[in-house]
Amino acid sequence: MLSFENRIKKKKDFDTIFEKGDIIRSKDFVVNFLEKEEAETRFGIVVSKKVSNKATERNRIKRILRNHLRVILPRIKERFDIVVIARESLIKKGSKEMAGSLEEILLKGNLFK
RNA sequence: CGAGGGGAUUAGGUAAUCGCUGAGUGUUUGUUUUUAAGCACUUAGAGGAAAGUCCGAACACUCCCUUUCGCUUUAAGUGAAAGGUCAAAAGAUAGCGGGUAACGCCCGUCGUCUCGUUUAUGCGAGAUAGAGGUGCGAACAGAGACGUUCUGAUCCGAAAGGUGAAGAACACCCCUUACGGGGUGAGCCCUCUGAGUUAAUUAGAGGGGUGAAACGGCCAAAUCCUUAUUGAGUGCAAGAACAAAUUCCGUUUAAGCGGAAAAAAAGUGGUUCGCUUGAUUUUACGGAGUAAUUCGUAAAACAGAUAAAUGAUUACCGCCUUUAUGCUUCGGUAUAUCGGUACAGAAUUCGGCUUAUUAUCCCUUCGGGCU
RNA sequence: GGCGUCGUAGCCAAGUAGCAAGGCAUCGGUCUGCAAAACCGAUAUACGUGGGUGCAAUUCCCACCGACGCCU
Repeated sequence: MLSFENRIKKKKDFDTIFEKGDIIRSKDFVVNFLEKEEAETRFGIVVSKKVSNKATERNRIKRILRNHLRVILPRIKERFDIVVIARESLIKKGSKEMAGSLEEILLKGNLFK
């Protein structure tokens, strides 16, 4: 779990990121991100019912992604809000595959230091 | 051995590292204090279905009605509190009795059903209150066609009869060429007695009318309806409190600042409460009851998030399974190895129902094999 | 989380206790030099799934499955 300051919580924040931020896509993820003034990097995770109808499966994906983001966090550039949206292909993947795919897309977005 | 149904219990374990949410203690910083934020330590942290949201209740608000009290005023209106006896509206439920906070749930009990037999896990108010409906096409009489007749089609037969949910009141006997007529019984209704919980119902006895088109079968789970019972609706995103924004006022060129006038505006973003210990659950002993259930005593247990905690990684063990090898009393067993280890995630809280599903045991039905 | 609505052929869509309309699409024909349009004709595993009531269910009742909407 990410600590308190590193989460995006308000619907408003999500909306502004979707509206003004940049977007990158891969097979497994869609990532929206936006540069801002506060120093803390913040993450939001979205797993919709399109991915799976079962709450357990959606929660599993969210927990694994949270854990990987927590590990990656120190290497990410500061002053960014990042929203990670899961796509349907993730449902079949294990934890390690997800981690690889996640690193790949963040690299593509040039978000590492 | 295989498949199905019912019941009971169970829902993998240990260690290490990195994290999350709640509670408690300590400490640091800010603050007059309350307290807020950070850090450290301790401790707690999903289910039998948490699911579907199909019923029921608690709780909250709204409406209706009743009673009491107050105000204006004598005709009513209005406010508050308590309650759901009565009324309206809208549904819901349905053999009978019991359990429960309540239920459409549970227990007991009665009746009853499929080609036949046996049965429950299935079914259950009223068709003798009434309207209405009741099978391709056409027609006559008729109050009325599901029924009669005709015709074609996808009924058989000369008829009796069969078939069919229903063929026009069931069975037997007598008279008659036939139409038809008579008798006895069953069925239906009423009364009494025994059994049963003063029950549903059932056994027996007695009596009554009924021989029919002015009639009869089926349908209330197609529809209206009748009887009995039950106030209705919305749901914790209910609802309550505090309150940036905004509106208004003052000052001011404006920005901005201050205020809500003695008291008293509004309520969006948001914060707090509601919120988790309660008709609670489990165990033991004793009492009541056929049982569901219930009473008493003792002990133990119990998550509270809000873009939403209960996780990730690694190692080992357990269980199931594939393959190989060794041993074997041929039932198995040991080692290595591939794979698997279900269904599924609290969101106001409980009681049910339904559906999904792992392992073990017990009972039972059906099918096959052997003795 | 709570509440509600709807599933009929490849698509749209009516209907209701008694043989399930219609349109688009598809196929064939007429017309044309060829097409389009128009006209004529034809085809089908169509009532989401499973139980129940009933002589008979797409329709009534119950349970599942799927799609969509509202409350912030």
